[in-house]
Amino acid sequence: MKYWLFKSEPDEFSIHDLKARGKKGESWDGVRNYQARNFMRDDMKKGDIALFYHSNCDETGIVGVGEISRESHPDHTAWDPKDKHFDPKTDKDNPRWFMIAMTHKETFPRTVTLAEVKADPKLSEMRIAQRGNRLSITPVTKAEFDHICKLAKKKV
DNA sequence: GCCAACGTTGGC
DNA sequence: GCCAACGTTGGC
Repeated sequence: MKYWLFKSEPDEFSIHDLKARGKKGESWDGVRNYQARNFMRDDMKKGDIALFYHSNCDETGIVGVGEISRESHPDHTAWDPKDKHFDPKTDKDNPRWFMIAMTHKETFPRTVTLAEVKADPKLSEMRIAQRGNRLSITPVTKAEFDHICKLAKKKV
């Protein structure tokens, strides 16, 4: 089992929205970055764990945990001319973009902020702690995952 | 709202 | 294949 971190802008889709989806979960469509796609298509398995990160908001940081509930399959929004993420260069015989689905597992009692992640030697290797990183899906180690869960439950 | 960093595009 | 220009991300 692997661990991942997914960024999402809470104005678009938050951990609370994920929880509201219940067992149906949410399709992670619209990813149009090759590195992020490769992680989903090649490395992600059902049952993998996802840290949920809120970006572009008042309190940026890790807010909870999800689980990969469906392995990668073609992202149909790439073929929909009306969709925001339409890609005219991909065709149905040779899908270019893929998505997974995730379900909600847990909302942390508090946010583990980006500032904390950057300041913690155990977490400072994480991609999100590095300057200029824009990748929306990144791998996380078990040690990092465990440490973040511990921090999330610690009173500050 | 600003702007640094990054990925992608396209001219050559 | 190089690289400048452009668009986007995302912290601050």
